[in-house]
Amino acid sequence: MPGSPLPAYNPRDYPPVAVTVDMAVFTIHDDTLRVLLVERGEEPFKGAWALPGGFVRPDEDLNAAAARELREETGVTEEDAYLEQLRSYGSPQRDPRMRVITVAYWAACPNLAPPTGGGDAARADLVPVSRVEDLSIDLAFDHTEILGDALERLRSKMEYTAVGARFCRPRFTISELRRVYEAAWNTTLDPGNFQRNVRRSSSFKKARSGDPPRGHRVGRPASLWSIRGELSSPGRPLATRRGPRAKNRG
Amino acid sequence: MPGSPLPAYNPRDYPPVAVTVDMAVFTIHDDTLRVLLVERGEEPFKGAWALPGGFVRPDEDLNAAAARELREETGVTEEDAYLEQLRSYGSPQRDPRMRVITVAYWAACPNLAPPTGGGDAARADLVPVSRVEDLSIDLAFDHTEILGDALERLRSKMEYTAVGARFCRPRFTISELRRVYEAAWNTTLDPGNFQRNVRRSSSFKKARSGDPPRGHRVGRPASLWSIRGELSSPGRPLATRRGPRAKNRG
DNA sequence: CAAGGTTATTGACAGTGTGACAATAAGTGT
DNA sequence: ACACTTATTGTCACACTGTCAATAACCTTG
Repeated sequence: MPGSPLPAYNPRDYPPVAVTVDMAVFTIHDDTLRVLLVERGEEPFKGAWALPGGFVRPDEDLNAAAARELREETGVTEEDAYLEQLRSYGSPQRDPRMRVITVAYWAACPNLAPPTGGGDAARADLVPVSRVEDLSIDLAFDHTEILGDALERLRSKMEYTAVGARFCRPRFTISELRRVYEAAWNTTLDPGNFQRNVRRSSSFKKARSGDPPRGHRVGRPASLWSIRGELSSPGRPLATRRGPRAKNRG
Repeated sequence: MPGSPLPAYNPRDYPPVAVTVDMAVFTIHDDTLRVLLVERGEEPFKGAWALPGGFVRPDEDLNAAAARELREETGVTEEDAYLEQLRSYGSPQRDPRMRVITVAYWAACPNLAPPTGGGDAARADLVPVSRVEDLSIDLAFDHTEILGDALERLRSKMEYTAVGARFCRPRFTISELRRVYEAAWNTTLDPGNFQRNVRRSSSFKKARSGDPPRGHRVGRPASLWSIRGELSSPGRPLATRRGPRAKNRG
């Protein structure tokens, strides 16, 4: 670092601006891709659904702020979820109170439990993303746009990385993983082909043994798999994107 | 908009933070992928190379700030270049003077002219990205990381969109486009295959006529092409990524 | 003008990946 | 043992890719 004196900025020289993080926390529940939304308790947009978020603290890294928000809102730690910055939104009018620039993040959480609506202050819920995509629900601020971008990134990333597995527990069956992909695009995938793609991908490895998958106890037991190393590209897509509702095959 | 009074934020309640945009402006010059860098004129990092950038103005959209910086630094307007937000960087120590959160953008410019080192205040230059990638040049602040991320995004986007054509003039030959891709990965592509991929892609269309390409006047004249519509995915990659320096084929 | 050189464009072909779908395996419940 | 369900493995036609050859169209030179 050079030794000359630093010409310190005078913060008063620059207009006040607040920096926040907003989170699109995704999970699969009831075979449906859902996002965590909170109900706003005050103006503006009082009563409307919004992405959870909060201010970035003075000495806090952006990623740390996002991880903290994730933990505060869901109890999920950074290790248990996949967390990635999306991009920033800073339209001058996006918050009527003052200039707020928000850094959006998205997260993939394994089977998040629906928030118990119990006597808590803020109401929160896991809402199917389709309800926002078809505009049945209108989010506060520019959060509809943010969520749309987050969904686009999530789906794109699911195509060419193993991130879909972060919706599952550490050990998962190929069918569980397939159901994640089916939920993400609301479609149906061929079990045989999906199996082949996972087996050929270098991003997954068969687990030594492990607990048998619980739940359905019908049909041939499936073997367990896990992610190999970090989320690198599996070479070719696990599943090519398909049209919306092709759940019916001849 | 709800009618209740807004609980106005008190800017003094939140720590001072500055928001800037930093730009990775790419272009192809001498068949080499280059990035525009400026020499810092003051501390910190005085004398070091840095990405051009500046403060976001009070009532300025982030994209507008990036477009303004691009214009100020290169004279190129938003229409002539491809401009996209990358992500934000906000480590608390990234600028020793105060908390600065920067929103990084990257741009693809058609044959940008090398800045004339003439008596201008700040020195600027089009530096081959390889010089930064191989760490021959160390950038100020966290700009090496930003540029690395921008390069990753640029190359990734070039694989599955027609963004590479934004390095060319509006009408271009397939060879010109191929040379862009060859420069981006410092590799060699088979002309026949590349031709086939472009012709099959729905992202390009043959131009009616147009000026014959200037420059080399040797060999069979090439037909001119242009981008069809916006930059959507061309279906399959124009060129799959290859190893660094495979320029020699038996 | 014909020959030779250079780039553009089109074809031919083998190898590989993909989607559709059939067949087999290995459990559960009756 | 039989019926049913899910997992896993195979088959096969077809599309896509990379390699490499052939042709086209222009420029320069003798």
